[in-house]
Amino acid sequence: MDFLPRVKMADVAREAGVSVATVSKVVNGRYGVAQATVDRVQQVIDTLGYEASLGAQSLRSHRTNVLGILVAEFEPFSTELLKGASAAVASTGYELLAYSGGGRGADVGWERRNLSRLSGTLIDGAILVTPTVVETNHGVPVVAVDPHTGPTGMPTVDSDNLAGAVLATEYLLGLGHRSIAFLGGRADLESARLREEGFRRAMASAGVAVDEDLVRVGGYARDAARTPAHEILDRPDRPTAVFAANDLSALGVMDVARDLGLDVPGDVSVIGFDNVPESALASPPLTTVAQPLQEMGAAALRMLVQVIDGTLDEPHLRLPTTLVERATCRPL
Amino acid sequence: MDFLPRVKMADVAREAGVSVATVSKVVNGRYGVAQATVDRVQQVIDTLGYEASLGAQSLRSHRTNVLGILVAEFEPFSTELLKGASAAVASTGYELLAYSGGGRGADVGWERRNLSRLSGTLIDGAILVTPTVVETNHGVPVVAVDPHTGPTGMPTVDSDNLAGAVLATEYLLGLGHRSIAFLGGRADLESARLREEGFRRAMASAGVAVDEDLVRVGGYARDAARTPAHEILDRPDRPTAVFAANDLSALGVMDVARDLGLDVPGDVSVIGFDNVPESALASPPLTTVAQPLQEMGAAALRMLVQVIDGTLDEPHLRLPTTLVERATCRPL
DNA sequence: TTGAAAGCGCTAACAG
DNA sequence: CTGTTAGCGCTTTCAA
Repeated sequence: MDFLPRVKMADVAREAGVSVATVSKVVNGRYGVAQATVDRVQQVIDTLGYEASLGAQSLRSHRTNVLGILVAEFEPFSTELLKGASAAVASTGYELLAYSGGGRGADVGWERRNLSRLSGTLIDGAILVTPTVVETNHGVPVVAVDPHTGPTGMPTVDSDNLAGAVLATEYLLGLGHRSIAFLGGRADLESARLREEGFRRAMASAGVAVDEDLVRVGGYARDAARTPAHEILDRPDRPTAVFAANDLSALGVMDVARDLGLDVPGDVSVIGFDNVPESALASPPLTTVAQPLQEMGAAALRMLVQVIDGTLDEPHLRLPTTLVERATCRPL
Repeated sequence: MDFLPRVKMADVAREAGVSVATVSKVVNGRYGVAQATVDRVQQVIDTLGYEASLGAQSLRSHRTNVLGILVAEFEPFSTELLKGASAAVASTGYELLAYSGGGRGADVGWERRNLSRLSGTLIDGAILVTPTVVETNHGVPVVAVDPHTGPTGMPTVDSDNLAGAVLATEYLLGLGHRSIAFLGGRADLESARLREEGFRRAMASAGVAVDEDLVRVGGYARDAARTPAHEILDRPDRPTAVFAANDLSALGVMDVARDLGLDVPGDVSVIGFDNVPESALASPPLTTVAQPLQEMGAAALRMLVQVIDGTLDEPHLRLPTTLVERATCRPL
């Protein structure tokens, strides 16, 4: 199976009987080309179906009209942001390029690697989704969404993790729960830290002591949550509720509960965080704290355009979180 | 706000006291470089944080180890495929680049345009999501997912639209519905055609006549579905059920029903097609026919790798559809 | 109004 | 083992 070679500018030039320089001017709408020539070249472009190579074009011009959104992986969280960014890009005249480093996003610093590969050429700016390392100067306009280390010098958008965690905890408390486990994310993540802090604050406000044995680390991943979930649920003095610091680990908790023959919410209530679409698909549907993910993606895109235009005024945007009641929590 | 210039190969070369050619060899692991030199160059690369420019690299080498997935827009359907492709790419050593032409994907032939921009350079192959035009030779290895014109010369993956539509219709029939409206997609789309055919076949098998006045075109978009939905629902002899040819238009039907003060499923049952996550988030949650979207994305990616390796045996993959009962249909 | 020529950052012969 | 050289496809002075 072999392929037709790509139509390149030289092909158009030859066919139209002009130089590549002239074709380039026509393609880019530069002045100083006779109308007759423009028409003829355009005609050839259309029949041949020529389209400039993004690689070559950007290598030379350093302006591509393409915005990048760099993710570790395309999973529910990042794809929600992508939907929002995609909706917002429509009115800007930019195109969107989403890049994931082959699922090897686990390593710290993946965002710097991918950014280096694309910036300077290819993209005019980038949205970094949950970057692990914060460097203020990446050599290209950048805005970070939900950075692992919290807002810093670079423009960021995130949601109110602290208030959301308080919301979730107070909800459980209001339902009559007192023995509540907290399954956190990684300690080095700002969002994880804030969610745990919110949990502790709400508990303290209610005068309920936190059982440190019921505070575990789940790592934000469905599978990684299994072991700590087991430790929490497989014991005589099992808690009546679990607050998992993100939806994926909440789903992991539900997996373990099922394995243990425990009913959710009959035997144990579970609440998550994020409100990724998958949480609604779980059975029973997961009660959770929603981050407005699509809005966050759209906001990040708008901010990026402002950074590029040099018109960004407010470098940190924090969106509110809300409680979404579904079916995994019950009153005691 | 100004930015540090990108670190380029020449910087590494200067710092390490070698030529760029040597750096290139080190970066690409070519033989014929003294171990001491390799170490020294690598050291400089690490401290400077050098990463090859994808644009420049691919322009020259015509091999990038990057696979493209081209979509009209990042919406629920394409992002589900993206999740599947992302999961499948992890084991291949490739990286994934998703490209959307700035939301202007509405125009016919967007996929050719975007493909031309990326192929030849940048990507080694591409997955085309719901391409509008089918050309067998795109100048680069390609596999199409759910092409608008049905399987052709190029490798494709789709789902069994016909059987799925039969499933949905029989389900409604089994619930006792006889007056069933069909809100189709665009007539020029293969999937839309097959879904309508499935509807008609199932109706015929059951000996129920299709009321042609209740067969409308919804265009697969939530907003576009409103007008035809109105025409279907706002009439004295309103049907008892609506089969919308995709979830988004089913959601549009539900919007209109709500506006009309109609209860779903009390006054009218609704069933969709696709099972995008959004369907579960609707209230009430939408009963629909599921396409295994993530599997389709994963399968497309595996097929693409096979096309590149020249080991593709079966060029058309059709995955099964299944009924997902939720809360928008009730027995009569 | 047009084209020749230089060069973006990189790789791939080929010499040395 | 290392460096020189010649482009990849395009844009951009600058002359003609």
